Amino acid sequence: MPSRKPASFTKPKKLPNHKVHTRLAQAIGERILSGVYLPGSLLPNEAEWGAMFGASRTAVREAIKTLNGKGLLVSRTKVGSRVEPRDRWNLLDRDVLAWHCAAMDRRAFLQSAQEVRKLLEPGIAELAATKHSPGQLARLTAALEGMRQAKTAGEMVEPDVQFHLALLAATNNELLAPFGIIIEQALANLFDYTSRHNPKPLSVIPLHANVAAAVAASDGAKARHAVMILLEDTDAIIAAGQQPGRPAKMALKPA
Amino acid sequence: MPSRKPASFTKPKKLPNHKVHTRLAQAIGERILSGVYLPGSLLPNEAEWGAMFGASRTAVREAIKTLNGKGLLVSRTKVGSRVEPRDRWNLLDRDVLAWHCAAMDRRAFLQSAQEVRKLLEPGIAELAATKHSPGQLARLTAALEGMRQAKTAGEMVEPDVQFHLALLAATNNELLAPFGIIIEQALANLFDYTSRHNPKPLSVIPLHANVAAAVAASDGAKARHAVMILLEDTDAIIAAGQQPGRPAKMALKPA
DNA sequence: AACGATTATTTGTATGACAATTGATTTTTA
DNA sequence: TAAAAATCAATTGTCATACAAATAATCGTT
Repeated sequence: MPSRKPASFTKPKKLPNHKVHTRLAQAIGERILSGVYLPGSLLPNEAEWGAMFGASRTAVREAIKTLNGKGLLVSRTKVGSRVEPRDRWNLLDRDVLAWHCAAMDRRAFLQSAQEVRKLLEPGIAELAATKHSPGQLARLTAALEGMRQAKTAGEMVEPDVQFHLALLAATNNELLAPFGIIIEQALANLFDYTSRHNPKPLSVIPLHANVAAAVAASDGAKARHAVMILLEDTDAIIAAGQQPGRPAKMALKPA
Repeated sequence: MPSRKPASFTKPKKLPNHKVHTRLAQAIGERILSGVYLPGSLLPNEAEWGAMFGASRTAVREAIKTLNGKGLLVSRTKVGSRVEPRDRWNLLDRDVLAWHCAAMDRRAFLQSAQEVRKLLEPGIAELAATKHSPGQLARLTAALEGMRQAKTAGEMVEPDVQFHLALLAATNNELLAPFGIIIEQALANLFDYTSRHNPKPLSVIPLHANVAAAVAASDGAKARHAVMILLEDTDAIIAAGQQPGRPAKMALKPA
């Protein structure tokens, strides 16, 4: 019997993901997203993963089933587990997107994400303005209030995310919900980006307030426009981070 | 030996429903999507599922890990597996969306899907027009040719889907890729809808051709406009199906 | 009533055995 | 020789069992 040695991969003792199969799924998923195993290639077989990480085949199989569920892999008898083509990956899965962010350039991600946001969010705001139910305004205004009370830029991220998710929910179109995590990741990454230079961007609060007001007034066109301004502001923040020489003090144009 | 068919033909490639854990995942997933187990509620424990389906606990666990990966469930020791809130479900996962479609009214799905398409596709067409690489036009024109050569409405679905996926790919923004399955499902359902009344809608071919031409010419505004017309046409088809009294012969406006 | 120890229940992990599938190889046969 | 059939081998798929770990529920003591 081969002496089992302790797992050599990162053990996040803090995070509650102490379960072996979860750590395995994470480790394998990161390898796939970072390109260690390219689409179309075969992964090591279950026994090999087990030996690599000092885990039983049972745990390995459960990890693989998880990744299976995320569209990263397909397993076939006798042949093994093969990495699926990228367009079958569930990129909008929380874990997959997180692994993806970790493996790709942050700026590139932010730019892709902004591109998607600019496609979607103006239309979302318009839908929200015309289709929201009365109760859904509360969440919007609560988020806005949360942003106002934030004392640091870090504290503002959470209510900011909530604001945009509330907008999404107010469309009453559940097919839109999956795009929420792009917003979450984009804002979280954006905070990482800006917080080094820009302690607390007060300018975004009135911009959000404009959106909320337009939605509350059920004015679709105005809501769309207000969101577009908001996104342009975000673009400016990203662009400012682009040149590290500059102090990144752009876009202080309170409404 | 019982008479075995030679089967020298292309064998019908039966897909995985013979694996126990896959069937289990499907069965449980359908129950969740159809509301048998509501978000927040507890599922039967692993032993009970096993008894219900005559499967081992191992297989049940693998099925649950699959659903876990799709965001439908979280499992905790001693408490069991709990259904996640809907906004954490990976609705853009192929399986989840399929289960969802099966459990919801088709018209409602089509309308939600069209709403999303109208948000995204005009912008996608514009991006495709401005950002495509030369090689990506080939896929677009190939799909268009496939539509032309289709002899029935059924044969047209596949190239139609390919056309829109090619557009998506031409944006060179991988965060948009997950959206593709909404197109797939929407067009497949739409075909089911229209094929009963409308044998072959020739009208859509020139509309698609307009889009392809605008993209090839790198004319973003024109591409956006052409797609909007295409989507309005689709809307009309759906609306026509809405009144079963009418013969559904709308929208025959060849360009 | 508060609090700590105990218990019971459920998921998590490990192990070993065997079945099923199928790519690769070898043998048979036309 | 070439095609078809039989065989082999590697890998995932399934099962049964045992035990570990976590924790909700219970009980007992103060």
